[in-house]
Amino acid sequence: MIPLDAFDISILAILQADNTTPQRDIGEQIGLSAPAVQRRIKRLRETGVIRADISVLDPEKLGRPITVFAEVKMEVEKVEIIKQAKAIFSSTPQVQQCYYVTGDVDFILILVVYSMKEYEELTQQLFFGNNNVKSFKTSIVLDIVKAGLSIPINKP
Amino acid sequence: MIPLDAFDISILAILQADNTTPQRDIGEQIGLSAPAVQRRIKRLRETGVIRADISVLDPEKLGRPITVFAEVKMEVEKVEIIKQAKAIFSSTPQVQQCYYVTGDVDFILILVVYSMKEYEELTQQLFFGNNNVKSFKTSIVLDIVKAGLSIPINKP
DNA sequence: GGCAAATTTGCAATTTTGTTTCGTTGCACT
DNA sequence: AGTGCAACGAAACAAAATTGCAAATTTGCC
Repeated sequence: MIPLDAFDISILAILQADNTTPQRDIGEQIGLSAPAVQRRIKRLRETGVIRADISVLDPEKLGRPITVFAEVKMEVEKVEIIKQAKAIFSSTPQVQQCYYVTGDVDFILILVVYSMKEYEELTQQLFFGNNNVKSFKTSIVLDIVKAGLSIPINKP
Repeated sequence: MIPLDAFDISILAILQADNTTPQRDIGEQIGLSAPAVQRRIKRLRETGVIRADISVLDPEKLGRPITVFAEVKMEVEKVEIIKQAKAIFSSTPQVQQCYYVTGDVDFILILVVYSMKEYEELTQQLFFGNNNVKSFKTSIVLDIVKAGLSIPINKP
């Protein structure tokens, strides 16, 4: 477990909202010098607390892709089967998100495709083409009301 | 609709994987000068194609928050009711993602909480406390197999 | 096809930002 | 008190982003 003090928490809160914020500005906001901030950010990256730095794109502006939500049930819940499924889902670019969950389904996926044809091919490849998949159910996303990866940072 | 040429597409692909990539490197990769890249990025931001630039944090390293998946069904699908629900979900920090979908449920949510107590309070506030919510079902996420916001960029 | 207007580019100079160095301070442990 | 460690800030430095400008490319229109 990496120890995080109040400064780290503040830095993380700022960066997960906008990682183009200059280190000087961050320093000013939290009361630290730019180098101190820089060293902390470096450590946060090295230790994996900051996992990635990315631009978030607007799907609407990129050819209006279709977001699809899928629930998947596996035939058997053998470790090896699950592991294999995870690997397949992870490596598929159209799979934007994949969660392994409790309850009556095993996986929850968020898919992004550009056409129904691509959607069909994808379901064929991921679900029908996989004997370990017992059943699946999909829903079309009508509206992405909110989509982020922000983690609430003020623990109660 | 904002016209995007091959250069823009390449730039977006790079930035959505790593937005700390120096503009000079981007230019080298795609065959453009740094200023040209910079001007394009600026325009992409201004036009909203790039919606945000963020650091992605590792939940595991931040006090092991619990990710919860929730399906919500509304009493009636009146526009006003839906609109209101969207507003509530959007403004709740623990709601990391919210999708309005077709099918037998109306909303799909991904929640992030730090304790079962917080989870209980949240369901009370969001679901039990809202008369327009007919029913809801939640699952605990055992493993975040893949979580990103990347949009596949090579259109078929 | 050819021409003019508008865009977009690359280069060079400037500014801003990020990084390294170095000396100092606070603190736990002997 | 003395030592070692960790983190800090100020200043110097390196790297990257941004701007101004002239040349080149593209676009729209005869």
